[in-house]
Amino acid sequence: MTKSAAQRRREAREEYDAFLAACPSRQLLDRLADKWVALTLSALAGGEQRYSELSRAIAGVSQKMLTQTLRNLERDGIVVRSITPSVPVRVDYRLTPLGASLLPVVQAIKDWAEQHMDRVLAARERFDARDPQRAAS
Amino acid sequence: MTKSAAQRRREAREEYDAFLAACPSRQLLDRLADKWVALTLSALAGGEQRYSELSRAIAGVSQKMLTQTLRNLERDGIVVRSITPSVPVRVDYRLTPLGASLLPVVQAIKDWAEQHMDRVLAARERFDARDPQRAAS
DNA sequence: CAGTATCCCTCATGATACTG
DNA sequence: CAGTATCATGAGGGATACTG
Repeated sequence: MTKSAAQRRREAREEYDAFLAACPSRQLLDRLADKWVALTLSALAGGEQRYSELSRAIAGVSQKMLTQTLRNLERDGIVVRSITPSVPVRVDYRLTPLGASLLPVVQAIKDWAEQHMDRVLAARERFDARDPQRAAS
Repeated sequence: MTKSAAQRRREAREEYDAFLAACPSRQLLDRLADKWVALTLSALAGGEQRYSELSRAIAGVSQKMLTQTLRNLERDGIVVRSITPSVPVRVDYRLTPLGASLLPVVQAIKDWAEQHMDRVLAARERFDARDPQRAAS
């Protein structure tokens, strides 16, 4: 008898715990909770994209960070890289099913930031006015 | 005539765009897409927690990072700090309504990492076996 | 207890230059 | 076009010591 998806999920939830410093999921959390990951996956939401398209969509990302981010995501099974050996070469990236399951999660952070920016800015002003000393970055 | 919440949200979605390097939401995304933010808010999911309770719950966090994270979250209106002037002093943190709306979003990343750790580890092994050269961190 | 203040150093990131 | 390689910088983050 095979285990249900819900069963496996429950077990995994017990097996890994990001609250523990040494748990592998802590490192994975650190990799996924990243600005470039959120933007890269969001850019891939519409479907396959070329390297240059991603580079343009994600304003301000350096070649190094984009490549590094994509390489890590590829290694973790979240995106797939496909090469068309034309001249010049063409490289496309797309989400795997695993990546598709992660997309809504990281996109939600990006969306939350965009949608609540005003309230956060207002909160910062109140904080800085009330307590100028503790106001940091 | 006042605008509906949905209207305001739609406008905000157009007003801020984290794909743009100079947009304030890009910086906010950078602050929120953070390991310590995800763990701190997750720890506050159960309700008000003392500083020392948070410190214990989030294994491996330094005083500096915990304090810094809490201060930024407080400034952004995501958590509230309340002091009980006893001896010794007691400080509690809890989510604001704004923070409560962010909680599921960041908790989802932590949960995803815990629940898909096995698949990610398997993907890494496949990648490293297939292509040892490109295998990085 | 709940921080603040320093020192210090690694590593993440950006800029630049080069290549199949 | 889609990277790789190298260098340089500075901010992130840990360790330690001190305080109301």
